[in-house]
Amino acid sequence: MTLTNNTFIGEYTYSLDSKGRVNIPSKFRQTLSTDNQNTFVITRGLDSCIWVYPLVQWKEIEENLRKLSSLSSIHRAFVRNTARYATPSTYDKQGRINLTPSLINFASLEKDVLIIGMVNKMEIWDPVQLEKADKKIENINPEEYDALSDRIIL
Amino acid sequence: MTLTNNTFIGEYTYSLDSKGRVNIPSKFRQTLSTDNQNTFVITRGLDSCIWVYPLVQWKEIEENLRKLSSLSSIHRAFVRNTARYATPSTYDKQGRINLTPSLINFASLEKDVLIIGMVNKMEIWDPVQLEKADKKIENINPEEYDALSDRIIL
DNA sequence: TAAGATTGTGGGTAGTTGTGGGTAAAATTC
DNA sequence: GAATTTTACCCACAACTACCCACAATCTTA
Repeated sequence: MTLTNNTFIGEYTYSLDSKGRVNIPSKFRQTLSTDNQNTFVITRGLDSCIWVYPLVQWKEIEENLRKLSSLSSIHRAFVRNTARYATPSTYDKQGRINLTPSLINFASLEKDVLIIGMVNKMEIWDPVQLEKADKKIENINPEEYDALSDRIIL
Repeated sequence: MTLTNNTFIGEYTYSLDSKGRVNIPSKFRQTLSTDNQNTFVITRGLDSCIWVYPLVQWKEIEENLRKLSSLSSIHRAFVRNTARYATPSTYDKQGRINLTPSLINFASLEKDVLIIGMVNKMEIWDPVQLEKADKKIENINPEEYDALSDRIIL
């Protein structure tokens, strides 16, 4: 049995080099379907991390953005804020993608980075930032968490 | 599946030169289909920025305008305001288009400009104007914005 | 355990990209 | 129709990027 395509789970440690490159875990690359053309789309996450979508996944988002009319100012703002920070990035022969200085800065990345599989996308974190985010969640009212249990069976 | 043609995402900084020229990001030029004949149509945006459509995309808009009846005064006004400020602009060997003084003035462009991919078109902004626009959106009732997030899964 | 394959990281180089300015053709003005 | 301004096209160069190769560390397999 093979795993579903374009699906990412697990956590990996990598290093960001002086040129702004990070390795994509080889396991993640292997799960990619060929129609991704070795390309991801990287963008700002809603937490202080970088979101990395396989191209195919991103295109779905794009299609939905296309349907929004620019006559509505809310729609314009939404498209702008979603598209603005996104960049396509093809990985090289060694399996690395380029991060932009702007995104590196946004996620406060230093040398060591964590790559986390988020099923349909991955996240790139600075270890310190992730720990902070984890702590915040601990303080959350557990009711919200419980609400999820209705929707997901573990 | 290949990369979608005539699709623009990301944010880039360029400079407007003394002759009123701005570079179009090379990534954007590469995504253009040949039937655009290296030509864009530039016009006033609904925010204080310049909208830049690939020729093919603009033609679609024209087709839609054609369908609006001139019996309705709203329609007449809409067609007039849309057509009025539009100018075709072909980029040179270095990938630059000419902006008209009128549009430069409308968008309050100085030396540094931001080019933002808006999926089906791009926007050219003065950094200060964009920041103002961003602030306005923050103050908006977030309900409408959230409603969009439900329709588009990131 | 040893040999081979795969994976992660560093760096060099050729080609591309962004920006300024020059010149000749075209348009405009007087 | 000549003079002046404007526009389109070309060249040059510095900065940057994509691509390639190298090698060490790790994992796989016989």
